[in-house]
Amino acid sequence: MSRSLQIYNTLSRKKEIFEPVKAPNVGMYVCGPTVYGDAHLGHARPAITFDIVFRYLMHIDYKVRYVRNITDVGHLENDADEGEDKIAKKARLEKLEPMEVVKFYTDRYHQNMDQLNVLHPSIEPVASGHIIEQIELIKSILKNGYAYESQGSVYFDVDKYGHDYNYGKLSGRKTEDLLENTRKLSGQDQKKNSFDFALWKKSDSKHIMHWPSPWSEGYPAWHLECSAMGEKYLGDKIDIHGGGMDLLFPHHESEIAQSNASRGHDPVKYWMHNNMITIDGQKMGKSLNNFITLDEFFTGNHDSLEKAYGPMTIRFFILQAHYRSTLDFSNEALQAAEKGMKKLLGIAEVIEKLQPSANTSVNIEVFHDKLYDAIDDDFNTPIAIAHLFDLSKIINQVNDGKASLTKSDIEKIKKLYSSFVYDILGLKNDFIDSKDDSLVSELMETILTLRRNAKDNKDWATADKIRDELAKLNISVKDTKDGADWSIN
RNA sequence: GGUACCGUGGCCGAGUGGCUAGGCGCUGGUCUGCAAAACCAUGUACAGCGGUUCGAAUCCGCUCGGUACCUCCA
Repeated sequence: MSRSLQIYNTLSRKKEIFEPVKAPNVGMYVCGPTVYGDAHLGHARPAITFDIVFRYLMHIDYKVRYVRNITDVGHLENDADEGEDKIAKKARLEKLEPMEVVKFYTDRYHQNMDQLNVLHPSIEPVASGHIIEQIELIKSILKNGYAYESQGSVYFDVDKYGHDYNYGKLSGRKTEDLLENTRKLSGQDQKKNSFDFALWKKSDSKHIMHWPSPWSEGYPAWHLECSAMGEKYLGDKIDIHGGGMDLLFPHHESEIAQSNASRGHDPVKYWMHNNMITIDGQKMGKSLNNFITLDEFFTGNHDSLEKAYGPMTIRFFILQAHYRSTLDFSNEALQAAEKGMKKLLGIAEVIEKLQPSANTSVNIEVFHDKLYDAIDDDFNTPIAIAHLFDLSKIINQVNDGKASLTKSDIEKIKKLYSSFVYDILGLKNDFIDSKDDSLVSELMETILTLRRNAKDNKDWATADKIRDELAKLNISVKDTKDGADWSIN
């Protein structure tokens, strides 16, 4: 396949042709969740965005190693908590062992990701399992003179680094500006400059999770784990590093600095950042306390939700916007997405029923290129979905006898549809599963036969009664020329 | 304050110089016992003002409005 995939690289702020460092192998690292609470809609976005990247790279025959970490060390909370880490705090609040909290939320995160049909990464390293690697990384940064020890903690010397490298190249920041915009944070007095960031923090008595190190009994600081684990599993030049835009600065900027300070070169070729999900125009996030968890969406159990929205509705909703745009949540938008998704997925059944003709009356060849071009253009899933709707229209027309397709063209469409809808976009029909239940199917057949009889006798009251009662059970009955069809909503 | 980004028809959301994005909704029609689905038809939208250009939603400037990051965050 000689297509050319273009990826928007945050580093250059433009689209670049994707060329892996060592084709056909591709290394991809994505910042995963800190497991101290249920995953919310915001977590679904990077997971799904990079799931598409993962799926597509594999689809075009790259050998992909996808690493997505779990942050379980916890990191400093905001000012009010004075150094207590998130997971320790949660553990104290819930009277649990820290690792119990980690396990609980990791499992729940996995469950949510499975529901969203997000493929498992190749490796899912945990920060607490890589303390040694992180300590080694600090040692090498210290050895190269880009860090200093202060009262048992180790800080990155941004000023020193800035003389040899460009701190701010990813986020477009200048160290001079950073100096002027300092906020008062605890531990500032230990640092040479306010913009220096911690590599290792000495733990205080309140801190539950800590490990021995050459400098103190303490814990690794938050930018370090991604550098250490990324390098361990993907080498010192990673093809794609992804994450939310909110991680751009300081997290990813600091990762670049750490790699340069230890290895002398940038760690990543293509930086990709997904945009935020907003609610009422504002970012949905933990700190704003305006988030809705994925479980709440799936159950509808939240004041802002008019109804439950299934995992595929959430997935489709996210894919209908480009990953670099903000996406605004609303019930109206979700319900529109749900209808659109059902329509698109329902087409699979129509394709199966198509009757081949001797000739083809519509141009279907263009769809192959249009669909691949859309994804090749920085993973433009909304455009791909628009083309799939166009394709659906043709399929319906053929089904209605208003257009025709040959047997081989039907096969081509089936393959194209399956590649894009199932393999690349990762959608699946999760609302007709119970149709596979043979007992249900036979019961439905019996009921619909009774209704058929009523209709033959022009007993519309009984026929409508059956349809209405089934509707109450969320089963919709549609009369077609080949008899009644049913589906579960 | 610094640095980015955004403002598209009723809603969501693509598009970045000339060619109908798409979805949902609304309205009318075909079909149907009635519905539903499907199909057909239907919206001269691009925050405002000025400029560049044969031509701008798309480039430039200003104004207004909004967001994100600068502190844990997806």
